[in-house]
Amino acid sequence: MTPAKQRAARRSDALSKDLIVATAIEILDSEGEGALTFRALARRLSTGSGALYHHVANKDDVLRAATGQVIASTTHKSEHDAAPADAIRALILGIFDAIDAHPWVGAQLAREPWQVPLLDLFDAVAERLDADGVAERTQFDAASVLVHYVLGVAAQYAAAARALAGGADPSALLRAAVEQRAGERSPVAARLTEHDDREQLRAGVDLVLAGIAALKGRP
Amino acid sequence: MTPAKQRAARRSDALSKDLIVATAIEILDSEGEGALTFRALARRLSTGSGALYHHVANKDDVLRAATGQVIASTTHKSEHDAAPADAIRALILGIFDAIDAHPWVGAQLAREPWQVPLLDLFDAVAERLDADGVAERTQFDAASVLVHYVLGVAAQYAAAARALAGGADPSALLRAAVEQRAGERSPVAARLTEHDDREQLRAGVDLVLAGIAALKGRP
DNA sequence: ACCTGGATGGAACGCTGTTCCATAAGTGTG
DNA sequence: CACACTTATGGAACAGCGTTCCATCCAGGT
Repeated sequence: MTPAKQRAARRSDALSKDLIVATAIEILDSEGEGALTFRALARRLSTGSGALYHHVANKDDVLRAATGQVIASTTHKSEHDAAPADAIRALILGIFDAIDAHPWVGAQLAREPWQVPLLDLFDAVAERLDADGVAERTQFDAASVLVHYVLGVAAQYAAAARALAGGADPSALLRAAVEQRAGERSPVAARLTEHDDREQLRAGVDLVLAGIAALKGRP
Repeated sequence: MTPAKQRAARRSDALSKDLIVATAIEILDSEGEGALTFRALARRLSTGSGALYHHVANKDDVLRAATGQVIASTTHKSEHDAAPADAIRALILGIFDAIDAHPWVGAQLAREPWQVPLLDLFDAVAERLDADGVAERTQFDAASVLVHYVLGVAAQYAAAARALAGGADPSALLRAAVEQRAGERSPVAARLTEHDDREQLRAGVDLVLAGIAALKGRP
C-alpha cells in the first residue's frame, strides 16, 4: 500500500549531462534565452531542480556546454582544400549561421571570456593565413580582427533577436534610436534599416582580407 | 509626539534621474556589475527602492543612461583637424579607453541592440572616410567592421573583467581554456596570454585601414 | 487654512539560482 | 539471498532579485 503522502514516480530513463544540455538547447531555441530556468528544465525532464545539480555544476555550465555543442557542429566541417580566403570566409560565415539559427549563442559567446570555440576559431583562421604565407604578426592581428568582428556582430544580432522576441518592430527599433539623436543627419541609418546582415558580414570580411593582402605585399 | 512606528526621515535633497544615474555609475565602477541592484541604489541614496521608479523606468533604463553618459564623455572630444586615419584610430581607441575604465560599459553595449552611442560612432567613422574620398559602399563596410570589432573587444574585455573580479587569475583562465582543447597545438595561445589589448586593437584598426586604402586604389 | 497631486519609502509579490536533505534505486559483498 | 553502502532523485527551503503597490508625507495653488 502506498503511503498517504506519495512521492512522484521516479523517472525511468537515466538523467545525464548530455540529456540536460540537449533539453536546454530545445528550450533556448523554441522559447528564447529568458525561458531557460532550472525549474523549466526540470519540468521538461520530469524531475526536480535539485537533481540536475548532480550532473551539472550550475547554469553557466549548461550554457557553456550548449554553446560549445552548437558551435562545434558548424566549425567542425571546415574544408581544408579551399583557397585560404574562401576558407576564412566560410569559417566566419559559419559562426554567423550558427548564431542566426540560435541567437542565444551570440549572447553567450559575448558573456564569457575566451570560450573554447573562440580559441578554436582563432587558431583555424591563423592556420589558413599561415598556409597563405602571411607574416606571423599579421596572422595574429587579422585573426584578432576577424574573431572579434564576428563576436560583435553576434552580440548585436542576439540583442536584436531578444528585443524582437519582446514584440518590437525590427526597423522601428532602429528608427527610434536614430530619431533620439536630436536632429543630426545620419548617412548610416538608412543603410542599416535595409541591409542584409549576412551579406554585410561577408563584405566586412572581404575588407579585412584586402588589408591582409595589402600588408603581405609590403611587410 | 512621534508615533511608535515612525517612518524614516524624508530626504532633503531632491531625487532625480541624473542623481540616480550618477550613483549607479559610482556603484558600477567601485563594486562591479553584479553590485548594481535597486536595493543597493536605494540604500546609497537613503531612500526606498520604490521611489526610484518615479524617475526611472526600470533597470535597463538606468544602465542605458549610464552607458550613454560614459561614452558621450569620451567620444565628444573628437578632433576634426587630424588626418582621417588618425581620427578613426582615436575614435576606436577612445571607446576602448572608456571600456577599460568602466568594464561594465562593454557588457552593456553588447547587451542591447543599436544603442545611440554606437550609431554615433558609426556615423563619425563614416564621416571621416567620406572626407577622405572613400567610396560610399566602402565607407559603410569599413564602419561596420570597425564598430563591430571594437564591440567584440569590449564584450570580451568586460567578460574577462567580470571573471577576474570573481578572484580568478588572468592568465590561468586562458591557460585552462587552452588546455581543455585536448592536445591541439595552439600557435595563438602564447600570444594571447602576453599581449597588450590596447596595442592589439590599434594593430587591428591599422589592418582595416590598410584594407580601406587598398580598396580605394582600385574600386 | 484647506485641498490636492506628485514624491517618497517600505512592504509585498513572483521569480530566480542554488543548497539541503529525506528517500529511493542500484551495486557489490558476505 | 540479505545486507550495507553509494549514488541519484525530487521537492522543499533560502536568499536575493526586479518590480508593483500603497499608505503616507510635503509643497504649492486657491
